[in-house]
Formats: sequence, structure tokens, C-alpha cells
Amino acid sequence: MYVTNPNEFYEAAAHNKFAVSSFQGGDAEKKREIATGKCLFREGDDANSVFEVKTGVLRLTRVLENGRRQVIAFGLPGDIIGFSSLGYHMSECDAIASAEVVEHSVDPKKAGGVDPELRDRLYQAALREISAMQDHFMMLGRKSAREKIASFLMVLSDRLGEELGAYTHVKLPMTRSDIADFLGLTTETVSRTFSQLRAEKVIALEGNKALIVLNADQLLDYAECD
Amino acid sequence: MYVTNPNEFYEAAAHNKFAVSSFQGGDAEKKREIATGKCLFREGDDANSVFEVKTGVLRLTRVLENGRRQVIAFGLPGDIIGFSSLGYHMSECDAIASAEVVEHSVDPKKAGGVDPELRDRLYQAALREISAMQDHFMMLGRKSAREKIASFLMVLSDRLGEELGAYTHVKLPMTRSDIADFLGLTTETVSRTFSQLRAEKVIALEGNKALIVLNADQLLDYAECD
DNA sequence: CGCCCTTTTGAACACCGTCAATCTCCGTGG
DNA sequence: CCACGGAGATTGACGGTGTTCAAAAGGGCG
Repeated sequence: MYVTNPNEFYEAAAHNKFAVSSFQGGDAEKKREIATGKCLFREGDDANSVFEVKTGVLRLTRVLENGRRQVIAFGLPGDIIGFSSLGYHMSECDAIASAEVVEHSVDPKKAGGVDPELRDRLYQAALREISAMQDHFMMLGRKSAREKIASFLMVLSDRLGEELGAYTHVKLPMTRSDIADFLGLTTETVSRTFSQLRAEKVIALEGNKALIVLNADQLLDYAECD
Repeated sequence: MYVTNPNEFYEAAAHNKFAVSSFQGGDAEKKREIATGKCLFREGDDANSVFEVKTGVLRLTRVLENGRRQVIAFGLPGDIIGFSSLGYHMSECDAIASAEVVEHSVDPKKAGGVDPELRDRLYQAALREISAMQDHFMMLGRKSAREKIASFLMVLSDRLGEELGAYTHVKLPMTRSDIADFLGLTTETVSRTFSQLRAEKVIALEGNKALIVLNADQLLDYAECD
């Protein structure tokens, strides 16, 4: 599942369980390491594989020719990334934190088709992604900047956060610009909203690559999830 | 494929071909008719089936408790709707134009699992939907009101349009409010944008439920697709 | 330490949302 | 057939949220 909103925590949990139990053994899979900043695939590349994120963070991006960018998803450990319907990728995937992935070949031409069990697992993963993307629609179309940021931080806190007494420490592997392009905002608005939340003592910033959630209740309130 | 943007026309074509050739025969499927305004499933309903739209138009909606609504997709002939990962639906599906659908059972408990061939076809359909949703992200997050409307009309024109000399006649089964909730706008903005396009002679309105595309080139320009 | 990229902050503006009034369409019933 | 009524659509005025443009501050790495 991709990063979406807090009302899907249970899904994230289910997904992680799934990720642990699946894709062991078999010979059409291959482990790969992608260093920070490196590209896993680009728009137009053949899409013969999907990638299961084991560690690190990937970023899936689509760009319009006029420069406008949309971050489709962040691939965190447990996510599967690289689904494509036409045999080639419509987006670009880069590592924003050094990542280990397992590559699963889904090339239909190879070895008389794909392992049925793998296909079945991939189908389930695709369904989870559809569900996550539907949530993100609500995020992009119907939430204010503050609600978007709050929702985003809640999910990040849940998936990447570490307990720190009553608070939660959250690493931010992505830049403000990445967050902006994920939420349909500008870097300035992201920055301003962070500053507001800090002024309200809901979060504390720790450099540019980490923060602490001081008041998760308030953050959840702001997220306005159903 | 769902209604997204013009740069996926070839996909729509491929999809329709697919829809014609698939899902013939078998016994886990059932034809159903849904009258205008009737509901196919609601949030929370068990999701044991997916639905292939044969005729008419469906609308897939998700709602926040504060009343904000997001139309996830319009289901046009050839689309498959009702994918769900958790065994129950997270959204509501209504017919906005009297529809015939074929229901395909995907209940894993029934008859020792789902027909492998059907599962394979559904996987392909799910991949197409993911691709379409990724396009829609760009729409919701990074396009202006005019670009959204233009993109939307281009797709509708392609999928529902009828040749009318040099122009294209397009039926609009959905209300302004449906369009607004699909594009992340308000009804007022949708209406205003239609009026602007009419003033520029790009389109002509024909009552509330139809329009004519007078200048498809201009419309495509406005859509700002890559 | 110094450079450069990212982030933050400020100010002015624009687009779109909100609120409200009017109009159109279309189905219903007289 | 026309009048009526109501839901949906249009239009206008105004305000707010977020963008744009610009400049300063911060952080990371040589």
C-alpha cells in the first residue's frame, strides 16, 4: 500500500504482514540495491517487472512537458511498485533513500507465462493499490493544505515513526518539493504549513529530514479523515 | 479504463476491444440492469463481485462525514468497476444513466477459488485502472480548472461522442455537481468554465445534458496533456 | 570556511470557493 | 397545451486560500 491517509492504518498493517510472508523462493525474482538518487526505471522503459520494496524509500513520479510534476506515490518497505498495463512504464521511479528491492518478473513471454501464485499475489497487491489511490483522490481533490499535510504526516508517522516517549520521531526522506508534488501544493505552502504546525506545538522540526509529532490527536483532527 | 485524459485514447480503444472479447460464457457471471438513480453497491457492502459495464453510465463515489464528496470514476461501457481489496466496498456505486452490467463473482470462498482465466483478465483490468488513476492524479493535483474541464471533455468526446459533420456531439449523463466532484472543483466553477468555452466558441451547450465540441484542437490545447 | 541547494519567510496577486440571486430546463398536473 | 414548481444551472460580487515572485536564512559537504 502506498502512503495515503490515516484511516487505512489497518491496511498498512495487513500489507506488511503480507509482505513478510510472500515472494519467498522462486527463480523469476532478483534482489537489487538502488542507491539514493539512482533511478529504477523511467517513463517509456519496458515494464517486465514489478518491485517489492524491502528497505529504503522509492519515489514514483510523472511529469508534464511544461515541467509540472506529480509524485504518484512513495514506495515504503512493504509496498509493491511498478504496475503497468501497456508493457512500458508511464512514470519514473527513483530511490530517495538507499533501497533494497526484490524484482519480480511479470514478462508474459518468458517461460510460458507468469507463475499463477505470483500472479494471484500481484492481483491482491494491485487491489490494495487501487484502494489506496482512491483515498488519495479525496486528498488531492477535496482537502485543504493543512488537511493534506496533517494526513500525510499521520501516515508517515504510522509507517516510519519511532516511539520516543509520548511523542513519535519521524524521518522525512523526501524534500519539501517531493511532498508538495505528492499533495498538489507548492514547496512554499508545505513549508508555511509546517511552520504553522510548529507554532501550534503540534510538531517539532528536527533539521530538514526529520520531525517529531508532539500532538498526534490534534494532527488527526486536522487530517479530517472519515 | 476510466475517464481520464486524452493521451490515453489508444488505451480506451484497446480496452473496448478487450471488453468485447472477454467474459463470454462461464457460470459465475450474471447480467443485471440498474435503472437511473439506482444503487449497485454502497460503502461497507461485501465486495464479492466486480461489474463490467455493458451499457449506460455508473458513478463511483466516496464521501467524507463532513459532506465533502469525491467522484472516483465514471464507469462507461467497457469499464470494470468494483475492485476492492478488503472484502467490502469503500465507495458507493450508482447508475446515472440506466445501465446493463455483467456481474463477475470473485468470492474466493466459492467453488474453491476464482477461475484462473477470469482472474488473469481482472488483473489486466486492474492494471489499466491503476494507469488511468495515475493520470487522474495529475489532473487533480496539477491542473487548473480550465485544463481539468478541457481534459474531461476530450475524454468524454472520445468515448461517448458521435460524429456530427466536423463537430462532435457529446451526451453528458452526469450533473455539473458530479463533474465538479470528479475534478475537485465546485459546480459554480464548472459552470463558469463551460460558459467561457462557449463564449470562445470552443463548445456549444445543448440543454444541460449534452454539448457539441466545435473546436477540438483548441480543447486539446487547453487540456495541456503530455 | 565558503559555496550551493533547500527551506523559510514576506508581500502582492490570482484563481477559485462561497454566498446569494436569478434563470433554465423539464417533468407534472391542471 | 400551457402553467406551475422544483431541482439544477448560471451569473455576479466578494473574500480567502494558495500561488507567484523575490529575498533572506539555514544546512550539508567539499
